[in-house]
Amino acid sequence: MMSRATPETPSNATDEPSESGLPAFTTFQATELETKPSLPAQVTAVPVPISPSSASPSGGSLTQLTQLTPSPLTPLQPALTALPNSNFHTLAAVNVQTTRGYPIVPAPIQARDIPGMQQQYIDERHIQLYQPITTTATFHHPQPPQPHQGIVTVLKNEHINFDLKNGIHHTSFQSSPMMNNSSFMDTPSMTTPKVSNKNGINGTPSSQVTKETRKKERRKIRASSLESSTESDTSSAMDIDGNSSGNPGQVAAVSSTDNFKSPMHSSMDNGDQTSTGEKQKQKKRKRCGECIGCQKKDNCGECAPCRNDKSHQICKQRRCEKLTEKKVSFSFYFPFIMKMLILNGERFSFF
DNA sequence: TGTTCCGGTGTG
DNA sequence: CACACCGGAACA
Ligand SMILES: [Zn+2]
Ligand SMILES: [Zn+2]
Repeated sequence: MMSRATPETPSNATDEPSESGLPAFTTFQATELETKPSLPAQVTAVPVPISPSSASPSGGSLTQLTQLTPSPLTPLQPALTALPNSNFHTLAAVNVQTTRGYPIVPAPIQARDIPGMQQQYIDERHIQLYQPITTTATFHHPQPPQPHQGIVTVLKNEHINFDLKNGIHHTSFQSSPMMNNSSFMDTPSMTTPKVSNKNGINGTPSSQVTKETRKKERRKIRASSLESSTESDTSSAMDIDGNSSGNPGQVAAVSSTDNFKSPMHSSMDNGDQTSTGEKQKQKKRKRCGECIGCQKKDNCGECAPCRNDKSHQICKQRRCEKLTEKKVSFSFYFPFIMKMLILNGERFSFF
């Protein structure tokens, strides 16, 4: 039982991220973005993906929020990399009010989930994408001629795709059934079996077996469908090369936040770190490396996961707090966005 | 190959 | 609804 639990991890698993990761944070926190002529939106974009208002120069207030990370990203624009730290919530709130023009995204959420979200944001630093997507421009100045244009300003289509996709898809089966958008999941196969199972048949072992089998099959099916739909999926920016793991197996406790590069960049301007063919899309979040759980090096040996050697779960005590947070993604904002759109419906002709 | 993230499911 | 658990899959 403990064989697996063995704390060997200490060395690599829970390496101190402080060294590699912390500095970066500190650095950018201090940094303040001032209104960028060309990319004002970006700054704001991070915390509030949808704020078109970013354009509003009025905001001395928002400015503070934005922090940039010049690290790996192309030095092109400092503004490009804005990291939402714990601070950003403030900004969000301020923003909305100040920018009264487009109170796009409600800040409340952010404030709460800041920790968890920060990853998300970073991960989905479509930031760049967001802006364009946001069609901020569109909001301000309706450009009837080419609706498409406004939206597609994005650097990469892919990204946009996922974003939307994710949002919708998550929304659809996770939280709100608001729209009937998702067609991909509706396969009858899954719905039907579920019901039947519950209802009944519980008795003969054979039936049970069958049941399980079906279960598994269902899962598989679902998984496959998800995959296909997700395919390009997260364009998380986490970077892998940074982790220093000595132990095979255990996941290095490196925060995704530490060194991330925008996926776009990697694919666009450089091919160095990863071979061209290989994308560094990450499907799994990484441990933050800073929380209590991450800093524990040994398995407690008493929790369920520790006891159950079949378990694929990490020791409860070592569980990263950040990972505990639900992934927040575009989907989260989707409803809000929709609302906004509706509210501002007049301006959107494409709807 | 081991570790464990993560989505789905089961249960109270 | 929240939590516990299972097990597939990502990642090293
Ligand atoms: Zn444990
Ligand atoms: Zn952690």
